[in-house]
Amino acid sequence: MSHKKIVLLDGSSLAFRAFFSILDLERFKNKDGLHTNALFSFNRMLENILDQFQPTHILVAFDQPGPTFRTKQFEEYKGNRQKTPSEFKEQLPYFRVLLDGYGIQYYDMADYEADDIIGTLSRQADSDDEVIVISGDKDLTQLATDNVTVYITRKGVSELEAYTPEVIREKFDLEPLQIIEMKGLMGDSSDNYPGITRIGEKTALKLLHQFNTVAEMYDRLDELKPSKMKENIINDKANALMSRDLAEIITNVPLEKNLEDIAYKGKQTDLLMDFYRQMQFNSFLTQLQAQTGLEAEAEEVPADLPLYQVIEVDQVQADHLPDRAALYIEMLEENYHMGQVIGLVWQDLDSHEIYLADWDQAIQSPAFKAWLADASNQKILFDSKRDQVILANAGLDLAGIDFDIMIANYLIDTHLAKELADMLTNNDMPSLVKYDEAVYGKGAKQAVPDSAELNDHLANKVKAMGLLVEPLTQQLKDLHMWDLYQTIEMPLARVLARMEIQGVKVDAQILADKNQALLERLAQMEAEIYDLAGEEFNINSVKQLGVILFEKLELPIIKKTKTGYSTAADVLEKLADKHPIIPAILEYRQISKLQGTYLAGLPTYIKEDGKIHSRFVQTLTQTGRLSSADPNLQNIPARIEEGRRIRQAFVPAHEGWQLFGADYSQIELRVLAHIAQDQHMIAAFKSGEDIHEATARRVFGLDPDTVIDANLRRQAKAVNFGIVYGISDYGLSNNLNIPRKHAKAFIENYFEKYPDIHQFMEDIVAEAKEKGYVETLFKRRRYLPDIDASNFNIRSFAERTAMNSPIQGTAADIIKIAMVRIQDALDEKGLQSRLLLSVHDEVILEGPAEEMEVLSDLVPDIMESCVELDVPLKVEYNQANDWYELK
DNA sequence: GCTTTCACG
DNA sequence: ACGTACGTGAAAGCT
Repeated sequence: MSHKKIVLLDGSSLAFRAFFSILDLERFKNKDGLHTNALFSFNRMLENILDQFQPTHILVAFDQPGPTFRTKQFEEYKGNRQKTPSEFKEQLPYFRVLLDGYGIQYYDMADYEADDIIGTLSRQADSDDEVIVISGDKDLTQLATDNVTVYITRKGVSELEAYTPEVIREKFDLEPLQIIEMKGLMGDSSDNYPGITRIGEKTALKLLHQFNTVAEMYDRLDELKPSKMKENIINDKANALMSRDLAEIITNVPLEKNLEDIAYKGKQTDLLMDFYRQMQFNSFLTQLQAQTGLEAEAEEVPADLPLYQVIEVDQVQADHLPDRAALYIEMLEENYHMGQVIGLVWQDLDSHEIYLADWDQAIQSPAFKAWLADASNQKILFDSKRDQVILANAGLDLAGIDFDIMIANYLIDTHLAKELADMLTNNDMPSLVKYDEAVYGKGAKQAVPDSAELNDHLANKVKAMGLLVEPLTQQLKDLHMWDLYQTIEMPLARVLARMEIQGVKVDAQILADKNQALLERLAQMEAEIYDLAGEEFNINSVKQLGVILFEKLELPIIKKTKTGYSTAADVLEKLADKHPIIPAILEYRQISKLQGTYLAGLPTYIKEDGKIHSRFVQTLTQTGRLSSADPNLQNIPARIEEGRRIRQAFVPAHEGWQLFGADYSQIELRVLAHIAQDQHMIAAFKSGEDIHEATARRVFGLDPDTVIDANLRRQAKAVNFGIVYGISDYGLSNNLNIPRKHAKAFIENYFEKYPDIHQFMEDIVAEAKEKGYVETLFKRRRYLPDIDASNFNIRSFAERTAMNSPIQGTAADIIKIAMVRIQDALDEKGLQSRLLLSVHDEVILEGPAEEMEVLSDLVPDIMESCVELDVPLKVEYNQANDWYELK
């Protein structure tokens, strides 16, 4: 027999370590709600191990549940183990599926633990075989010999520490087998067996250096001088001998497997791909696909798929263009305002002919242009907003948008992955599309493949799109979201496309001037801070700043982050009077943020038309809000005057035009009052009084005509906010800077005065637990799989989310409806005015000054009346020459 | 790529 | 005992 390389893994120990090495239970979950963190980490570990050791033989040993010979010997053995988290337990069966995919044998055995299986196999190896034992449990180091190296995981599971006999000699001055004796003396708290009273590692080592083994120690007890320790040794003799036996790994278990049985077969690609798909391990799947090519994929495609015919066209002509098509435009850049089209493809959904066309040629083709713009030609699109923008930038109109795969997929479940490859898997369809990353690569290595591979990939995409329309439609209908999809999100996509294409005019000179001024101020402040610190350092480096503040200047440490000292603003504010450097840093941070993010950041997005074209991302947030990116125009400074002046740079597109802004007042609290049907809050809104003052009166039991001072109002406002966020005493105490008990009393009192709100909060959490999701007034769903988590923090977070999402989400529904109505009204009245921005509870338009009066009548009215609630919706509005002057 | 900080509603 | 207010995106430093 030739030289073998045998890897023996302690599966039970490693799986458990894997679970704790990635504790992001929110993210590591597949579409069935199964947690996957331990499987993911274990998979990564396997990859590393196979790569590092290149085994010829490999086995993963598991503990079997139930009693072992050790528990028979000592009933309490491992008796103190806390309950295994359910999030871990549910993953256990899948380790075997994973190992099947890897072609790795696994084994467990009644009465014995994984260590014993490993111990036995390690002794069956020939002396010229190399045996590698891997575990998270240091007890296994007793197995080390000249040809057995024991590796123990470190730092979660990312590093392996090698224990050879030499290492053990160096570390402890012990032979590997004496590890057993050491355990006998010390016991093991995690396995719950006792050692000798008051003997720890130090004393145990000393005794073993003198006596070698536990048995010998008791034989030669007279060599020990009388002492408390000696008494303990004598009293605990039974424990020591028993524990020594418990710690000893059995090396002659009657196994039904031998070394020949555990030869490594290599990955079973199909099985492993299926497993990755089921677990949604996209990166591993991509890797595997890249390693193995497409062949494995092709076999899986069942025969009942349509018969596709792929046609490459040089000149797009009318007979290439069907009545019903799935159309896809490929671009690698995420920011489609700036990107380069690399492919164009469509499928005739009746004949299943797939057309691949040259983009530059197609956009010149009159037939293609006419077809795109003709609403009677139905188009299935992947991301209709993106397509509209790309086509508009090429001067083409897009009409006849029949279906948007991305929006449908997002509404069905906001967590779902956004690639076609995933969508096929989620809908139990053949995986005929690769991941983009497998085709294009990522980061610096991203590139367009040769045209054969590109065309193949694109053709597969429109095949997938054709297959997905029906199941997605059906699910939207089943989940009662067809209305939301059809009457809110789809029309909104068109509105947003127009806003993005329109863009907002920005005066680059204003930004440049302010930038210059702030750069000069920053330089001055920098010098001042160096002076106060007594040395120069990088103020932007949290690490360096931490050293200056908390080590050199010895300021009190209020909060730590997982990497060091926290220097966040709320921490620094508490230190403000301790040292003059603190206010200086706070100011520096503020100015530096304005300068870096806005004054330096924004101009890079101004296009040749003098405008910024942000992207409003419609399929991202968990609540239904929009987000804004490249750049984010939803976080332009507003709260602090100096920052707010940056808005002066945002101006109307034309001379003689103005901006028009309209925002909902207290929309989230109004939504809450309506959903919770709280009569007190509804009455307050109906009366038109200031809601925070009304809250203060009610909560503090004051007369209706009492004047509420600013501080009282501020507290009531904070509580109102807290209610909307899914309140906790901890959060409120932090926000108001008051003791937690105080905050708790506050909340209890609030709930007493607003019992319907309290009832709603309890009901919505109960509903989330029962159904697994919450929904908005318009049936938008958010699944909350963590609502039953065993971890307090994770569960609490899900509970607060259950309270907040229907509120935030309904408010988002309402403004979306309003936007669609506003756009319709503008079109209908033939106004030149147009929507530019939407910032959660406000919209901004621009138009000729003459139209401002029309807008003042039209826009607030639409916003207030587009949805009928049991509380009035109130809108404030304004017109001005720049965004700063607006409201 | 991850972490921290900070801008917005 | 646990230790977070809800929802986002961008910049900068660090590894």
